[in-house]
Amino acid sequence: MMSARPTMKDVAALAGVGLKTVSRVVNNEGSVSPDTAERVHAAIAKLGFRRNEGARLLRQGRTASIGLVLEDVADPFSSILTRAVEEVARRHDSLVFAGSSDEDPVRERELTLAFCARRVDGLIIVPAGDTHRYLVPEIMAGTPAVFVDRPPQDINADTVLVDNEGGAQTAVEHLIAHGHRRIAFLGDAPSIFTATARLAGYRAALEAAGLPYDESLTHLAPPTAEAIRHALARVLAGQDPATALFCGNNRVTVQVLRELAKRPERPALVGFDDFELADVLQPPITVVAQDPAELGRTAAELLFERLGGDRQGRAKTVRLPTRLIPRGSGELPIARGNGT
Amino acid sequence: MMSARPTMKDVAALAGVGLKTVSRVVNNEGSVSPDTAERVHAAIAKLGFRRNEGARLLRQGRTASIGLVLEDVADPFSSILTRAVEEVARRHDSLVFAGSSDEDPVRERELTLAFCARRVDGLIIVPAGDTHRYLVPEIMAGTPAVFVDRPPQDINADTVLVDNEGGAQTAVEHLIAHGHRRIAFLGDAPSIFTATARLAGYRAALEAAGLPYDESLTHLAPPTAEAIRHALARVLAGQDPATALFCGNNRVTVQVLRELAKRPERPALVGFDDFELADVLQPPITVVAQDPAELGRTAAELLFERLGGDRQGRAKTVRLPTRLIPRGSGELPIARGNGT
DNA sequence: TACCGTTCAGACAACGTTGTCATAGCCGCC
DNA sequence: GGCGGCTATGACAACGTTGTCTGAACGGTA
Repeated sequence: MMSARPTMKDVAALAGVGLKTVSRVVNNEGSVSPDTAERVHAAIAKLGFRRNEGARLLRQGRTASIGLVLEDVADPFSSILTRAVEEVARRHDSLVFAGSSDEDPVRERELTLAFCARRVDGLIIVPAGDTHRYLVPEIMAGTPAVFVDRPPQDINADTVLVDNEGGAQTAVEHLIAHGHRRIAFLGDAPSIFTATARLAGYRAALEAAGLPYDESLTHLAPPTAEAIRHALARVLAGQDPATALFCGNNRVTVQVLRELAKRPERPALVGFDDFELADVLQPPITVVAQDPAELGRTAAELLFERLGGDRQGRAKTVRLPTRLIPRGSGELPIARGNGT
Repeated sequence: MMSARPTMKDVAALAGVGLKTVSRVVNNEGSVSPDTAERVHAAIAKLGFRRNEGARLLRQGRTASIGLVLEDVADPFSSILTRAVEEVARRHDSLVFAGSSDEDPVRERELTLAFCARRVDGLIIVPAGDTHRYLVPEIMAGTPAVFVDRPPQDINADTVLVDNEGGAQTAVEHLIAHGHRRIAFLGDAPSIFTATARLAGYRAALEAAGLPYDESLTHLAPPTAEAIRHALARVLAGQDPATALFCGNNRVTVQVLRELAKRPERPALVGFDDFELADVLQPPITVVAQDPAELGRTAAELLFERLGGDRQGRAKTVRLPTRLIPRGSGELPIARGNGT
């Protein structure tokens, strides 16, 4: 029994009614007599008919789906964000296409345009690229885009950001308040917007406390095990080593903890981004938490607002706050005689 | 400039050619003279034309997309699996619709049927429901499904599982080899396939070692903080407390570690599922690792194999191995005088 | 010149749905 | 009885593509 998928035509034939009547029943349009509707329902059930959304949406000009371009679907930050977007989309009867750019501008562009070719109703993008001019025709054509976590380049669009400077500043101030004067900043690659924004917050905190900015205490690079090992060796060694570390994101923090486990020093540490098990480690890790779910939710709501209402209004930028969660690692005093 | 989206017709008009010629150029069908093609390309570029995949796919009967139903997109297990699926899909020029069932059969069904209504080419499902008969018409209609991590109920379909029994048995044997005789099993809700499969492995290991199965040392329930707290209090107390714990999954392990941090006992511990930072904890956590990426990859490849070839062949079941990673927590000897 | 094959191009139907319009039947009212 | 208005229904075009078919123009060959 290799039955092909039944269409409305098949249903109509079986029920002995016109095609349009089936459509009316399926869409609950009313103005169908009860017993006709009954016959149609029976035929639908018998054939296992399910309306072809593709055809419907072609006719209607919208697809009830949105595209989500992330750095890496598997990353906790991204997956929590995805979940929140999905939630909002569901409330609007939309599905979500998600894809990973891997921080590669070319891939970001490909993915985004693939979504546009599928005529998604809108886009949510965690941008990796250095230009988004390629989106101009799409936006003009009526596919709004909302940027998350990082601002778009070269174009104007709704954006949801985190207060990176403020959060970083809070983190560093916290360390300063616990007596630290030599605080290292270990961040991600400087090409990443949040990395440099957090560096700025770090510097602002130092400056506000009258502490010098020592470039030898900063490290901005992709957080590979090796890069972090070298960076740690550098900032924890020498005449006047760092007594505290500020880690620029999740993945940096994790690598740092991994390396730190192999070393004798126990510097104070504050990380940007919360992560699972931060509370279980010894000592528990103090973090400046952002709320990826809130980021996703806000972005999705902004998008559906655009879709529902004025599509040409001025672009909005929302900046979400961060929250310091003291757990222990950031409250460690200066440890003397730790090093070699 | 509120330009609507250009269609092939617009391109054809601008280039002064027929509609079909544009189609030919876009699809690289050949048999278009070079300078006509040139004119068409120019028109395409000028208008910013992008082919409407929805229309194309309606015509062709396939959608170049697959549906992925997970427990929770935000869970690391799911997100790593998603990523692997995405990777394979990309190689087949497909996009991935992903959605979370939240372990709710109704939601699983809704989501799956929503994907079917979109006429995804195939489905990959981490099932939550207790029956999948609702899928029969869809599969008959030519939408193959592959089940992951748990087998389907009531129907026959390709399935990718992990060797849960074997993995659990290995974990418990490892604890036994380190001298433990009182080993507790803390698992997820018994309605979850993997939970009972792992319980079976736990029992098999006990039996093989000639140890009695003591029901008071097992706990199967959703791993809320409270449930785990109570369970731990129970198995670690009394005359003959557990000296070792076997945790049935990731989330159980994490909750257990969280509770354990508040208690004096330091039982040996092996977890099913690896997780980030397991190596950084004190002591580092011994686990039986499964490979979610491999699960996803295998499932996706199975699906595309079906899509490409014989859609009616016998359902295959693949069972992936697990790997014991000793890190410390599973090698702890029996600790005496720990408890109250 | 007549014929054939090849190359390029367009007209037209089809995919499965929905929007627009027309029509048939019926009721009630002047 | 004629008319307006209502309800239930279906015919038909349209959404934006692609597959099929047909035809025009051209070159080569007998």
